[in-house]
Order: sequence, then structure tokens, then C-alpha cells
Amino acid sequence: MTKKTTIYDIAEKLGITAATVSRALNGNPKISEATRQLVSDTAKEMNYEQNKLALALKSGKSYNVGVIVPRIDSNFFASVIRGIEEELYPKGYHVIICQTHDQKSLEIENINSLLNAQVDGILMSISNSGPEENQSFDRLIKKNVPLIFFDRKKEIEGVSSVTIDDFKGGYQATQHLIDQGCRRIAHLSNNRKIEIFKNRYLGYKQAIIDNGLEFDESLVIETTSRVAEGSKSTKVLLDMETPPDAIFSSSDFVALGAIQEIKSRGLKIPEDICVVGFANEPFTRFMELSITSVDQSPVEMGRIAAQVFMEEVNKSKKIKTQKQVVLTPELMIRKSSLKSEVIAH
Amino acid sequence: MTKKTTIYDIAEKLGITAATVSRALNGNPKISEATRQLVSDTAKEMNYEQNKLALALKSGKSYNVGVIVPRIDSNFFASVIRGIEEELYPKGYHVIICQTHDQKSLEIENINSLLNAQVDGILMSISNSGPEENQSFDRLIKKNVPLIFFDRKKEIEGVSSVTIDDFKGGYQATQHLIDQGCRRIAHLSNNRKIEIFKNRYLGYKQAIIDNGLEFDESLVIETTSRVAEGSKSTKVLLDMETPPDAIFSSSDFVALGAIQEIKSRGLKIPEDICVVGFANEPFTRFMELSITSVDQSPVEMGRIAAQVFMEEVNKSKKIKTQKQVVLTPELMIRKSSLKSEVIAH
DNA sequence: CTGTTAGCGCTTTCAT
DNA sequence: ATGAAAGCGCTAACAG
Repeated sequence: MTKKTTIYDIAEKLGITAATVSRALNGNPKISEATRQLVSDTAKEMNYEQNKLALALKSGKSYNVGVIVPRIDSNFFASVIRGIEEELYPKGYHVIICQTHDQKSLEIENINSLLNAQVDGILMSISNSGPEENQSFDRLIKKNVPLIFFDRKKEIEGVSSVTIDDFKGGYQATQHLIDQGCRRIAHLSNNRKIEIFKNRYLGYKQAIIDNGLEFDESLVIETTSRVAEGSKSTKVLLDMETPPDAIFSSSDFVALGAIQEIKSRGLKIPEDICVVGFANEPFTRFMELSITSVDQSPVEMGRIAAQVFMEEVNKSKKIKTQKQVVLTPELMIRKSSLKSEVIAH
Repeated sequence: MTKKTTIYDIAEKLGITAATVSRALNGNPKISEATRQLVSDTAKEMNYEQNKLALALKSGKSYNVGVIVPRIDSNFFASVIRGIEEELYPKGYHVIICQTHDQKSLEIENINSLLNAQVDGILMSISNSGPEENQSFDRLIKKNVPLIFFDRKKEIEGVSSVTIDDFKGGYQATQHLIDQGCRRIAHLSNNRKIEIFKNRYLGYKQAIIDNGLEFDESLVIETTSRVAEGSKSTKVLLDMETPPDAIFSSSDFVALGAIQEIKSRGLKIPEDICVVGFANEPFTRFMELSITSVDQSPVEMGRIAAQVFMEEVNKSKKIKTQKQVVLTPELMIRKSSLKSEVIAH
């Protein structure tokens, strides 16, 4: 790389001191307008650019925040990240994105790498699989690096989170199916050790009970969030003695797999069986048979997570508060579950 | 943040000097095995962690590379990024991902921010819209920061690139349609100022000419890569006096829009009209009417881009070479274009 | 209003 | 084999 201009170069050229240059550049009030002009002109002229690394070393702040997600190629996470960026970029922060591919080991590695890179905070959605492990979180908390969970959180004292009301989402989806006349509603659930999936399940269960229907545990199957898994689990459901007349899935991808399996058997959607997914991925809207799903306002979620982060950064280090923001989900009703005439959206 | 342990703390505790600690930790050969052990033990004991920022300031290397893409919520870009990560993580590099949302202004901002963050290099896929502007690239090149283009490149002297043979991709797709008996093949093209789209178009054109068909410029429509745009352009095509019997789109999303429009008119795919997309996004496989598309081996592309970057980093600064890697595309034939019996894949 | 000085944490000659 | 000291580029406390 070409030799970079430093404040010393400017100082030398102007016969003043580096400190003055620094102050002038930073708009320190006790610098004469004359020198300020002079300095900033020469800086421009010499193509000066502040070395953020030096600043970071000095101030202990890197102006980088880490964002850890299971994967980036889902619209949901990509949108959350977009929200975070929109909020943080104008404030001079940079976003380092890491993927865990749903592996705990990678999650730990990522946290450590980000910590090494001296990030000022970490916003994350925890991963599914792998052994429970809290060491890296402990390290984070001990170092007092702000940690914010979004969507997939973990109950940790003093750690803030931004989530949606998954219970409500599950409840709404199930209620909708019941309203459509479905009576035997199955649930394809992701790993229920993760809170969001547990809550969607609980909402589903509660809706069934509240409506006086029979809750049948055998209609609940746990899957990963892959399309193929959705088909596989649906096979099991359809092979039951009394198969379900509706499926509520905690994932759009799994719902897609379910639909494929249902269709391959010549069953009709929504006439024979209704399907509802979760996350409102774009493809749910684009399919010829559009899929009913629960929207989680991901961009909003990202923005709020970023705001919470900013609050923690600016907070006096002593006060430890824990903020829990909960957004309201919205059911997007589409063809896959609408037996009546009009199609919404 | 809690006070961090530095090599000075270790030195003090051991009654030696920071330099020795540094050397011991870095495996400098002229350190006795005894002290090396001692130092590394105490380091562990005191929870020492190297401050990468200081290292970066000292060495002038940040071990961060920037990756700039139009957006991350497309499987293609997400996969390229995955390839880059796989290659770079083990080498101790971090990846900072930035999105331009296809706006030149954001592209420029991103380049500047990354430069400020002292990244060791930038891997990028350029954006579509906005005024042509080369200043930020110039700045990059002047600073001698390695720049690698992948997929969407720009012809700049001394800048390496990794792309696929888009001409071939376009040619193959079109040839396939001709082989299926199509004679009037339309092309929905993205902005042809971008090389990849120009080349797909040229491949398409050449295949038509080589097969002795008439090339009709009015069958070529330029769109953005949004689904809705695909429908809109297809409307125009289908309203023509002699509508096409096939559509080759330079984007899967546009192909999806085309399919929606075609179906809404009661036309049959592939019987009445065949459709081929480009990029092999997962949804092309998942649709009930699976979409034929051109695969670009994105993970591979990312890996190679990262390798090229590593070469440039290690290269003696004086020698300027320009490497152009071109990958071969693969046509994935699916239902949307297969009139005969067997369905591949 | 501006200069002096020290220090952020680390590496790296140059000595010894 | 280890210590001393300088320096990466910047800011901030203390002088004046």
C-alpha cells in the first residue's frame, strides 16, 4: 500500500504540531478558525484519511459490531441484518456478519473471533444444534461487551432481547385453521429447546385447547428447517390412521416440503388439507399456491435490536438493565389455508 | 469492559520484559523452552488475549477483508460469501459483508467505509444502477488495496476477477430451447451495461444465429431482477402479434415473474411456452413447476476469489498481474422447459 | 489558542 | 536468550 498521510505529515508541512491538527480535524472549539481552515484544506490536499485502527486502539472502541446468525440466505435473517445496518451505518458503525450454519461450534468460534476483532458489541440469533454451552457467553458478559439477542434468544441475566410474540403467532395461525373448519391440526416444530419454537408450539397447543378440540401429541413432530425434512415428516402424518386436516409448521421451508408431499399424493390444498408456515419468506407469496404464513417484521426487529445496542453502549457502565422488546406477529392469509372465496393479499 | 490483560501484565508478573513475552507467545526460536512454557502458562492463567487492533496498527494489516454484494438475500451471493468464508477463516481473516442494494451511491460509501476500517482487500460484485463512477475504484487502486471482482466485474487494468462463462451459459440455455423445438425465443435481460448480462445476451443471440433462426431484437427486453418486472415484461411479449414460444431470462426471479404471467393467461408451460432462468436459485428446484436454470457454482466462485486475494496479498508489491478465472456454467434442465418425457434432476 | 508529553498494546531492531 | 527502546497513528491531560 502506498504510504499514507498522517496528521504528522500535515503538522510538519504546516509547521504546527500533530495535536493541533488532530484537534482542528475533530472540530475542537478552542482552535482558531484560521488554522482549522488551513488544516482541513491541507488535509484534503494531501489526501489525508484518518486511521481508524489507531483511533480504535486509542479509544478502545472499534466501531464494529458483530452480527451472528444461523445463515444469511434466508430472507428473514437478511432482512434483520438490513434493519441493523440501516440503524447503525449512519452512526458510523460497521457490521461484521458471521454465519453459524446452525452449528454451536461455529457459533463459539465466531464469538471468539469477533471478540478478538474487538467489536463493540454482538447482536445474535442463537443456533440450533450442538451441545449446550455457555462459556463463550460468559466470556462475553465478563468482558462487558454488549450482547443483544434477536429472534432466537436465550434467557441470560442482564442480556436484552428483541423477539416477536411467538406464542401469539402460533396461536393466531392455529386459530385461523380452526376458523377454516380444520379439526385435526398437526404441528411441525423445530427444535423446542429454542424458545421461539417452544413458544410457537405452546401457542398452537393453547389455541387447540381453548377451542375445545382434542390435543393430540402424536400430531406434533420435531424437524430441522430443511425442505426435505418437511416432506419426510409429512409422510409420517399422512400415513397415520386418522391423518390431520391441517398442518401448522414453524418454518416456511418445512411447510414447503409438506406441500410437496401432500401434492405428490394427489391430495388437494386447501380442500383436503390446509397448510400454514412461519416467517413470511418471499417464496410463500410467489408460489402458484401461495402459502399462508406469519410475518415477523424482520427489518423492524433489526432496527430495534440496533437501537437497544446503542442504548447499552451509551449507558453508564455500572447500571445493568435488561430490556425485552416483543413485537407482534401478523398472519398473512393466502391460498394454502383459505377455503372460502376471497384471497387476501 | 473489564480491564484486559496485556503482555506487560504478564511480563511484570514474571519479572521479565514485554518483548520476551511477545516473542515467547509468537514462537520466536531464540526463546528458551523454559520461559516459553512459563509465559504461555501465565498467559492462559491470566486470560490473556492478543489485542488484534494493536497488532493491526503495528503491522498495517487488519486481517479483515470486505465483501461487497448487491444483496445478501439471494442464494447466489450468500453462497459465494460462504465460499469466501470457508477459504479465509482458516487463514485468520475476517469477512465484513456490505450490501449495496444495487445503488451506486451505497457502493461508493461501502468502499470508503471499508477502506477506513483498513481492510486488507475488497472482494466485490458491482452494482447495477446509478451513474458510472470510477473514483472510488481509483482510490482503491491508488492505495494498492487488493481488489477482486467476482461475477459482476468491471474491466479495470490490473484488477483480477472470477466469473463464469456467461456467454456459454446464455448459449447453452438457448440451444437447449431450440433443441426442444422452440423457434421464437425471447430474452429478458438485465441491464446490459453489466458484463454478465451483456454476455448472456450475446450467447443467446449467437445460438439463435448459429441455428439459422431469425434474430429479432424486439424479443429482447431489458428489466431489473425483480419478480414483478418479469411479469410486466412478459405481458408485453405475450401481447405481441406473434408471441414467443420460449423465454430465456437472465435472472431466476424474472423467470418466476414470467411464469406467473404466462399461467395467469391460461397458457401451459412447457407445452405452449418454455421458460429458462439463470442462477439456479433453490426455489427453481422447489416449485411444483420446477424451473430450468443455469448453475454458476457460487461456492466455488467464492473460494477461488478468496484464493486469488490471498495470492495478491502475498505477492511482492511491485509485480502487478491480472488474473481472470472463468468458470463453466451448467444447465440444470427441469420441467419448465422439458417437453419430452424424462425429467432430469 | 496551541505545544508538550504520554500512552493505547504490540512488534522489532539493536544491544548485551 | 533476553532487555531496552522506538514506533505504528491518534487523542487527551496538562501547560502555557
